[in-house]
Amino acid sequence: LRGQLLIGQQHSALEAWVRLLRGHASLRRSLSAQLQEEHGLGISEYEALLLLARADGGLMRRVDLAEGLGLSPSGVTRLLDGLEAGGLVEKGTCESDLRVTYAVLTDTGRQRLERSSSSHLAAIASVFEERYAPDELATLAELLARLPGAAAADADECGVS
Amino acid sequence: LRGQLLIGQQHSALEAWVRLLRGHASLRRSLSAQLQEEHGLGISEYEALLLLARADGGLMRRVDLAEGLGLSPSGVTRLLDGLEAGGLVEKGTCESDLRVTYAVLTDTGRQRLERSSSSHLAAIASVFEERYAPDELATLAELLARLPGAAAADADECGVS
DNA sequence: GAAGATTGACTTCTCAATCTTT
DNA sequence: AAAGATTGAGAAGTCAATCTTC
Repeated sequence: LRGQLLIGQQHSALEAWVRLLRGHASLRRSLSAQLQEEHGLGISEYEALLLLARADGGLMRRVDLAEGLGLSPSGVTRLLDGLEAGGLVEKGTCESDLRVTYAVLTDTGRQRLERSSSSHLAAIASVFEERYAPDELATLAELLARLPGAAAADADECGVS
Repeated sequence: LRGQLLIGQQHSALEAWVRLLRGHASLRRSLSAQLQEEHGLGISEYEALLLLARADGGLMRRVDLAEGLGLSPSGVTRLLDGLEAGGLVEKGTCESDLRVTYAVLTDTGRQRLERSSSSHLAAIASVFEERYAPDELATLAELLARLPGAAAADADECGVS
């Protein structure tokens, strides 16, 4: 069976995929535990605060946040439920289109992001810099950017409209 | 804030991490949907069947399966609950150590794996070969192997004991 | 006591369906 | 009808606690 399953080109694609799966799970678990313990935030919560802080005016439409985070619309609703309960994000309405609800970063949310960032970014940097030389890290980042969905986070040209 | 958060080395590590997160989520969603629709299996179910098929005698201790899959012990129990209910895996006991329960691949399970493999592996190969030249794919696989937990899946030297 | 396995309670997400507004 | 947002139901996994066997 081993011979049947691992043939030619499919082998390295499967290998890459399995390693992506395992690496993601392992990294997410440890980074999540640390972020949760030290700052009471989940990975997606941190990423959401980060996107909002980078966004013009500290606010985004929920649908754009979903795209940026790689979550479904309902996933964003539930994520923001928690952040709103914690006072880190508020709802905002759009005057020109009543269907739209904005997620607005509060001052508390911005402070929480800033307080969390140094240790969280250090943890991320530590994991990667322990394992990769600077040029290897750049190569990895470039290769990962070609995966579906991976480039969306960089698309800063998406305005608030 | 943008300037404060994206400085120096932390930038590329964060970039790689976010792309890993998004790429994983996107890939997992699409591959999972296809595998589920065509063969009624989840990603982890497929991986478990694959590990069992590769293992000597088609059986593994649950704790080794957890290690190989990158899941917690309870995650493996719940995963195998489903596979046992479907008749793809059976429980086996270890005579020399009654604490141990084996997961044993059934004939049905092996057939299901073989039937699923061609289309699933083709889907994986398609995703990666669309985006990477062969040498790039090899580079990506090598780099991903350095992530924590990512190399465990290759450790075939872990015997059944 | 430690190792292997399981269970209960929970988190985080998804999909399908729904509601409102355009 | 399509877009944005939300809700109910459920999938998949975690951790902490427990049970049995070593």
